[in-house]
Amino acid sequence: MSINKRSTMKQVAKAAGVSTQTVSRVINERPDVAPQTRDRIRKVIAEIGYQPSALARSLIQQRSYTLGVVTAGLKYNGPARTLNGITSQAEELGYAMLLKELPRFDTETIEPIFQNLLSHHVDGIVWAVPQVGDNRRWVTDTLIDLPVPVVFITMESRQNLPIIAYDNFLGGKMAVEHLLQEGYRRIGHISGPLDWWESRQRRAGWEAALTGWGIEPQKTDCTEGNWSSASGEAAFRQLLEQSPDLDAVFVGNDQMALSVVRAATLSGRKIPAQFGVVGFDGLPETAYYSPPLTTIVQDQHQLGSQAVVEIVRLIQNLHAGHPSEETAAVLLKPELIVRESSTRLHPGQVHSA
Amino acid sequence: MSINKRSTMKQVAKAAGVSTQTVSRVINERPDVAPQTRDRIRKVIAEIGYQPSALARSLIQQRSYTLGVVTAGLKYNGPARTLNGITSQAEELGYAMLLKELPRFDTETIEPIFQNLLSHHVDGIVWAVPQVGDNRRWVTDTLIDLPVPVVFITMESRQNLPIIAYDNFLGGKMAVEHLLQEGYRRIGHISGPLDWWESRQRRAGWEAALTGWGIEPQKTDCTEGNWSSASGEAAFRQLLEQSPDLDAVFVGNDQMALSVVRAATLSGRKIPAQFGVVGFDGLPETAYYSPPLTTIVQDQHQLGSQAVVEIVRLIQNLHAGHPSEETAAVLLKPELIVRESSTRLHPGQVHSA
DNA sequence: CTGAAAGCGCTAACAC
DNA sequence: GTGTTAGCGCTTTCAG
Repeated sequence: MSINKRSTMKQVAKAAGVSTQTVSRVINERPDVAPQTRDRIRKVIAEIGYQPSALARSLIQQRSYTLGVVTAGLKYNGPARTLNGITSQAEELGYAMLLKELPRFDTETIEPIFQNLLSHHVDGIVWAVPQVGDNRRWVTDTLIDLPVPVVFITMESRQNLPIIAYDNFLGGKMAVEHLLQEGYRRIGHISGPLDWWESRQRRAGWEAALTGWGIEPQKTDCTEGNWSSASGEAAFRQLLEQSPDLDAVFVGNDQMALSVVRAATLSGRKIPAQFGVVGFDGLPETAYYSPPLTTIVQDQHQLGSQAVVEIVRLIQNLHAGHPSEETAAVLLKPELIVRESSTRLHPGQVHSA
Repeated sequence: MSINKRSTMKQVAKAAGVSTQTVSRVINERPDVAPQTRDRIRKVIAEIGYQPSALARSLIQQRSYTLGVVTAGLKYNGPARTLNGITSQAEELGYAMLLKELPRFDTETIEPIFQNLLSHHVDGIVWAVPQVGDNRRWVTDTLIDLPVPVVFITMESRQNLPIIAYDNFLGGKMAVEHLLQEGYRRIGHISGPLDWWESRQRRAGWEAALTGWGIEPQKTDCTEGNWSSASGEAAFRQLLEQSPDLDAVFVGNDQMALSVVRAATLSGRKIPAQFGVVGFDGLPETAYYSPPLTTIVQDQHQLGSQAVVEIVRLIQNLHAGHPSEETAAVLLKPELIVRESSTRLHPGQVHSA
């Protein structure tokens, strides 16, 4: 069977000697068609390889079964995994996906993006762009009366807005408390770029953990990277200059943590005996660093698939005429994976990847 | 200005006191509209925030300015970068993107995928799924008379099929020749899964380089991984068992190479003095391994953007009624980045990332 | 310069 | 059970 030329319902109807309406009924599995008519039509459909036009259908039904998905930074691991979760869940639930990638994280003029997606009659939008700088300012203004629901991934929770995010504050706190339990006391932090909400949350977790143990977080114990390995090394150098007597560091992501481990080792510090390192993200490779890296895992795939489940729920509610109930933010809990880079006291407790 | 409800051309026409055709002319920038009529209509459009329906347009014009994109394995670095290149180039050229991700690399029943994309009236398809197992068998059968052009990323070249791929054979050859030049002589190989075309090509490059230097490649000098760090370690262990006296290894990708470097170091081998390692892919982190990893770089972003340029060219040719000329495969050349993990003789030659 | 009619491919609402 | 009519939102063709 070849796909050759796109054929129309009219052609099927003619070949089967019925009206298009009857073909439509067969396509939509309506019961009110005579069995033998149905069979005849089915045969014709199979023969000429007919496939109904999703476009025409969307137009008449005012429903496209298509999701608009907006992402940014696909070259980074996190956003890519999230998109992975989105695609598989969308597939699962029978939705097509119109994808738009923002060229920059801090794009603020997002109205054309919405317009574009809406012009394709998407039923709902998944906003999978991390909160950076002021790129959420529009939410309150523009978003209120969009004709379709929107679900946000990874942003600060707001009154009555559907949001799915990991609890970065908790993650940071867990990382630092673990280091404290392992006996490290002068614990620094290398943050991601501080215009990122996630970076600020992780840093706040670092501060909270220290404070909780009666240690005052020092300004000079924290420097800022830009997520890349290269920036991690630079930030570490700067950190050591400002605070040479640190005995551990909680690093904002695994990529930076990797270069920190290397730089610390090269500087003569023994890890974990003299110096502890904890990362953030849970990249699979972290199990194969020298030494293997303790890290905070967030399942970004899950983040994406949950967002799709949620948006589809909202779409269906809307379509069923339900009043849009209050929607609360969902905060997922990250997980601590303990490996060699931080286990000064309890090497026996090391978990495998 | 709010987006509120989707408004129609009819509403604009009514508000401006003209017919819908005139509004249509303004939208499409036709010259034959009186300037003052045009201004009036423009004002109304801006006021009510009207946006033409891409759907209705696609239907009547028989052209959607939408690309179908099929990918697989977004959780891996390579496919994600390629998609990144695709999205940015599609955006650039004014095309929307309908994304489908295959759940498995070796999906063979791809007809529903095509049908689905075609039902959305995509103008062309970018097939960004690596060639694995027999997942190209359908090409000759089904593909001949598709109603839209298709461009393939990363597959074996075929008569008259538009394909964009990196020259993996050349890459493998370059890696091994570099090791030979550095004085290593017993060079093993850890391949990716051998049902992947890319893996086989890289391995063939390894064989060709050795043969070219008058060395007979041994069967026991090659083991197989599955791209993951974990599998790299296992494959390396097995390799050493079979051939304990290897003095270097060319590893099929960087993820596996990372764990090989670690395992080799742990086994007491000094890198690069006693043992050389070269990877494949050019992950940015490789510059921060201990020691930094020599690798073969392929720009996967470029791969994606080139594919889009090509598919758009084909679409435009088709639409302009040009006969579809012969299309040849494009083989991009990978690049060798020399770092410490392989420079036994020429440490001075080390390039930075 | 502008509008009226027809129709892209399909389905909802009503006939018969 | 099945066909007819109308119309989703737009553009093309042809009058005027």
